Amino acid sequence: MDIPAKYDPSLTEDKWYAYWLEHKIFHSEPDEREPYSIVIPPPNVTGVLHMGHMMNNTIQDVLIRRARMTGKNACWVPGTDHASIATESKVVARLKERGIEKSSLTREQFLEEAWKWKEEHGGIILKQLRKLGASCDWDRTRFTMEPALSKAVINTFVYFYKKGVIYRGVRMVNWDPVGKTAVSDEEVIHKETKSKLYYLRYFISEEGKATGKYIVIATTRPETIMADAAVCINPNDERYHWLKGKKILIPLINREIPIIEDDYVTMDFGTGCLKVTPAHDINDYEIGLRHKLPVIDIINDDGCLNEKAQILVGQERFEARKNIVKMLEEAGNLEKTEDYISPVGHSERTDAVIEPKLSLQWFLKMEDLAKKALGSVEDGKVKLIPDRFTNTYRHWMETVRDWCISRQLWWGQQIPAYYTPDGECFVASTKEEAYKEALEKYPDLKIEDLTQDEDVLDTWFSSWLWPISVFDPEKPGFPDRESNKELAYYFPTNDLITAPDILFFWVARMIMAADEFMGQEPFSNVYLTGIVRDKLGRKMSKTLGNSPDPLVLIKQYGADAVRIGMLLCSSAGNDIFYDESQVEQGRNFCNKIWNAFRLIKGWEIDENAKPSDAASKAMEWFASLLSKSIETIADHFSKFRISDATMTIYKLFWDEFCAWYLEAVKPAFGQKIDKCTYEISLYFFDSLLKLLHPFMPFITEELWQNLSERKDGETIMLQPMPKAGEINEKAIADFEIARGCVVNIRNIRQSKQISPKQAVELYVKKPFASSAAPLVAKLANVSKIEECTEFPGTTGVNFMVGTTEFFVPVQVDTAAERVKIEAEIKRYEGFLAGVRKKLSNERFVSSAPQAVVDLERKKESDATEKLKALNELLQRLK
RNA sequence: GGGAGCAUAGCUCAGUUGGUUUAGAGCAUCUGCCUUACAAGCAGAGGGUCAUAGGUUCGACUCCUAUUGCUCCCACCA
Repeated sequence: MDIPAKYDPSLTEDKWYAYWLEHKIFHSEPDEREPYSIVIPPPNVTGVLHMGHMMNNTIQDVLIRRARMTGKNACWVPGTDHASIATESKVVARLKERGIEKSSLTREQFLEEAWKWKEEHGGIILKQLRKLGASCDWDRTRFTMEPALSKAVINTFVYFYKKGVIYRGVRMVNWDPVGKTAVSDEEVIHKETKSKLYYLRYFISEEGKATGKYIVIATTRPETIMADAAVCINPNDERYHWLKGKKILIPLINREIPIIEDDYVTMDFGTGCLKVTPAHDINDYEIGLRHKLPVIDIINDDGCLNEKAQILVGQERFEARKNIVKMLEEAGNLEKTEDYISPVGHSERTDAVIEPKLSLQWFLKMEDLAKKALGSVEDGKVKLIPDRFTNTYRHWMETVRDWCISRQLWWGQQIPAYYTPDGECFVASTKEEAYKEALEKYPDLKIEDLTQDEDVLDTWFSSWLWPISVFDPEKPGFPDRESNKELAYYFPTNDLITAPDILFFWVARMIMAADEFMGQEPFSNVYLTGIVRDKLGRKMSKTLGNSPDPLVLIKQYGADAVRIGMLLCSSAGNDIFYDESQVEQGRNFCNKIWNAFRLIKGWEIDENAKPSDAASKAMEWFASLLSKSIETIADHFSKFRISDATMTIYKLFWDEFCAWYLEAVKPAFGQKIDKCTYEISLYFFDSLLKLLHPFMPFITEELWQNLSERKDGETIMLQPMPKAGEINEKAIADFEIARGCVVNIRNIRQSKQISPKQAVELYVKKPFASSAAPLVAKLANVSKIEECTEFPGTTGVNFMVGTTEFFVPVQVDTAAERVKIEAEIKRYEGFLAGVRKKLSNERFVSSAPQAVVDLERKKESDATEKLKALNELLQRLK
């Protein structure tokens, strides 16, 4: 045999992936079989593979490969997301490196640059997925900004607009001054930030002149005082009653503003006086609306102060804050400062401090959509796994606000709203259609007079159509099951595997879109993976530099090892603490499989020999254990307990198949193996490979191909998953007894001492006389075993190794044993009383399901028997 | 501030409507072994008052109450 003792993934992985591609194994199209489809959560087109993707896509691949092997028509749609903000900011940064400002380019020039970037970097992440072994149907690769999908987005916008749920309005939005765009509420992350609370003196005005009297107002944002529109007090605050009707001067610029009263102000925070700055604070804006205050916007899109501020014009907001504090201090307006920790909103994409800003944006009304989407989850039509996310989901759906869908960017689907010169808006899928509509009202209008809205749509406004649009390039935005076979067959998809942080951004909205356009849920199960963290519990991120490069890992350990490493430690919804030792474990497992194969392949066959007793016993046992494990694995999968399923097969292969089965059947050194045992062993190995395949596709293909002669194009990927056969519980129980014995004998041989506990076990199990004896002899490497007939204390265990006879005297502390047994008897008596009480309860017997009652009956009889046995044992000890 | 969840071995987690296990697994640790498939291995071993305090029960890791600590979500008091 010249198979190396170490498995080398670099010799197999690329080879088999190319083989699968060549034979179009991933390809899917509708047929008579039951469909099983997954759409990939499209990664950012400019992204690179990180550990989160690895996790996520490994699970998807496991599910899709398993589905393929259980006879389903498996379809995994890959693709990428155009990711407006993320991509645009990358392109802007790259231009800047070349000394080009975005503002110096036209929209067309910029988009050209962006597409160039996309062509260069767009495919990287998908290529990386192949390294992982992802069995996506690459022919179906989609991009959220490709023509058909963009068209779907535009049509969807027009659809909702005509329906009256899209509107345009001036609202306070979350402004990202770095990305220079509005972001949705969900894209704002609040972080506890150290800041200062500045106590400022505002002097009372009389006919526009400052008097000596002043009030003190606390603020964290002194740079916005120039935008103040009023000072607000609580109407019930007696301290400030004297202020009513008075006017106040804004420090430094001495503009006069009124005192107003509003319940919003809490009396015991700060000084009880609140400066109202409608343009720069969401709450102030609402107070402003109630009191009809003017809105003075002093901050530009880039976060710098403008002329309306009168002072510090052109300065960036944080710089302005520093400077104005100095000025206030010099002017005698600063009373004191206090350290203060407050939550400050940051942009998810650029990490810039969010500026609340008034602007004209497009919104989608969410109320009705959210209600239905909540229903889908509450009715169980969409199951969240783990289901504790249902609570958070509900909460979000009940408090959802209208969705700001416009973004002040260029990379994305431009909003199909067209304006006439006097500002009237026509919404239609194309400029021509909008023009046609506009002509009815403005017969003299020329098409050149129409200008399209500058903004693009939020990326999520395209990804919420993903599970529909990927199957429907024909009638984008107006899906039609009747005419579209693909959509009719693969939609709705089965499972969605994604991270919980986009449950609302994406998952909820996909449910809404699918309900609206398909009248159906887009998937039945949403498996939420955890966030991959490092050993210290930090989220893996590029900026922290704590994320290993998955491709380097794959190169070092092999894709199968990385997959196993991830799967073993990932239970749904729990964060994953990544540690390289997990991948090492995966690699070691690969090697174990490899060496088991080496052993089996190395056997020489004796055509005439019959299986030994030990081998027969082992085969009987393993056949049952295999069936049992197949059932267990199926059960784990049905509950999305992927890591349990992984562990089940891991232990089955390593702890049972290698450690016990192979040891039991393996011929002595230099001996041949009988044909029957050989073939059955081969069959077991083949079954195990198939069970392992979804988890570790490459090594299983390699070994399966080498297990017997295969034709070109054959692959383990398309083999039927082994089905559970009959389970012989007695064979399993017998083997367990033998195993217990072997362990005991090994212990005796190692220590020449036996503990009372072990002696009792040996005695009670009485295995040596049973049919398991040959097995025990084989596995314990013992040639003769004698039953120990007397209770320990007087005798010992007798066995032979080779020709040497061993006798191990056993001493048992009978008094201690008695105490133990008595305690156990007491426990059983209590237990039995409880069970009997339950069974005598009429209500329990009549209302509980039959299976539960039967279980109780079984418990009763089992316990009765056990009690009897224990009592007998106690008698013998006396 | 409101809501949800978690707390089990050094680490990561199981524990299936309270019982048949003296609370399990994997990894890590320790002790022996280079035994002809595998040292990326084999054979063993140690390690937990199941966060704390009460309660219900014949019996609680499991149910109830309170406390402590952590996580997440929502809201944001200037």
